[in-house]
Amino acid sequence: MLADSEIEHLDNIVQRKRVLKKGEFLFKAGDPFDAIHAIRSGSLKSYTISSDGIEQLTGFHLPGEMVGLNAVSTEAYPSFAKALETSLVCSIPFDRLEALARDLPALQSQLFRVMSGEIRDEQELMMLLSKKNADERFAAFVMNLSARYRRRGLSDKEFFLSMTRSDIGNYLGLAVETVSRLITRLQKKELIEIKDRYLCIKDLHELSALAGTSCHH
Amino acid sequence: MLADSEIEHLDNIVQRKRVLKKGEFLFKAGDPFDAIHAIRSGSLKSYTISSDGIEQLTGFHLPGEMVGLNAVSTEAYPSFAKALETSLVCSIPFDRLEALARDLPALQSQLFRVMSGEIRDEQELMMLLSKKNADERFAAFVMNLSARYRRRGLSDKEFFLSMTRSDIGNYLGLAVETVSRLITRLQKKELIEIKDRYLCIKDLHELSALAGTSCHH
DNA sequence: CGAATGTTTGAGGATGCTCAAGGGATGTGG
DNA sequence: CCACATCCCTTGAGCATCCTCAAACATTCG
Repeated sequence: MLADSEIEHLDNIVQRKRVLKKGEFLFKAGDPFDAIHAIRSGSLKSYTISSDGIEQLTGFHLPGEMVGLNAVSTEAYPSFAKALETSLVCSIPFDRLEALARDLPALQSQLFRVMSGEIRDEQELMMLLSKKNADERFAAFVMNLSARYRRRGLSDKEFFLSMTRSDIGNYLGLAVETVSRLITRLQKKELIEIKDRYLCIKDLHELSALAGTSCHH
Repeated sequence: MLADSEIEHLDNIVQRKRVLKKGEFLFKAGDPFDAIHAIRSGSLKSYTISSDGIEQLTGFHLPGEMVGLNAVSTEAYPSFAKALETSLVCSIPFDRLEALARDLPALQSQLFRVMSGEIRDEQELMMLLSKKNADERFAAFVMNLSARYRRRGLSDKEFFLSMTRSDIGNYLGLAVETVSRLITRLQKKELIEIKDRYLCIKDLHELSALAGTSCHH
């Protein structure tokens, strides 16, 4: 945690708050890397474009989270970041953040921790992708969102899915049709309820069990 | 890159060089996190144990690479690190590294870059797992090792696979049998040649094309 | 209101897993 | 040094999961 005086320093270097409308880019792959970004409200997706021109989703970003940490060692952003809905974003020039981190041990420490945490989260996702079947993946995806909303003090049982079914499928390595069928099935089992894009978790315990690593049968 | 004087500082805080024999642990999940580690020679694997007791591989570590970066924000290591062969490892107490980074801007910067790079590498792996079929995964795996050896000035066309087929399958989300069949097939196509665990890339160009993101047919 | 985009459902098929078995390599204790 | 156990690798046959293709409906937006 940062002290008030430190947060004040941070506020000073926040370049600007920017509003992105749905579909607008925070940055594109190839844009020169200059800043990392904190989501204040709304949500974004990160993706790359493969050599055959297909969108490859790498992550969703919710309020309170950072975008651009994967670009620190590069000249240019390696991915696109696009708003899934109207979103408010704060950008922080990285060179200034780095300089400030030298003077504020707590900030340096915090940055290391945030980056380390991102590494860990991705390892978890990798296991999800390499070990779990479709149902488990989707359950884990929902539980992951739930936990992230809870961490920010928002409801962990009811929230809005700002991404399309197609985005979810792309992210989880599943076909859109499979995602749609999963949702139907989990609703029939009364684990969740989805009306349009509002998701309500009916049985958090059961869903968590499904998401938890389990054997293949 | 660090200046000589900076490297000297670093050398001073390297706790010790440790030799690990095949099968020995560098650390176990749950061990208190105190240091990150640099591989001097040999190789290690990282893995977690899922709730049902199954080993879940998260990465391989080659000479010149760092282990433990995913633990910076935690009290304890979240994974196991086990030597795949006799290996030499340098451990660096993290609190001292952090302190030193405050005084050596280049070191701080380097740490940010290494961590950011790890985030990026994992995103690439995620895409591999969610988008590619078995052949593409294995080709990408071999190309990845090849590039990492090249970066360290070692041969990128011939190297030793210190991990078992089972480890590879676990890592790539494939059954051992599938890995074995893949190897047989790629040898018949004369893209690679494997004698025991010595791998020789016969057609780097073709293998690279196979590894590169391509459509599902 | 039409066009584009997103969602759902069905039918058939391919990829990769499971199960099964055999051979080879490595290591340990007698 | 051999016998035995264990681990690793390979190959085959059958099958399940999830993808592809196809079509219809819903929703959003200009």
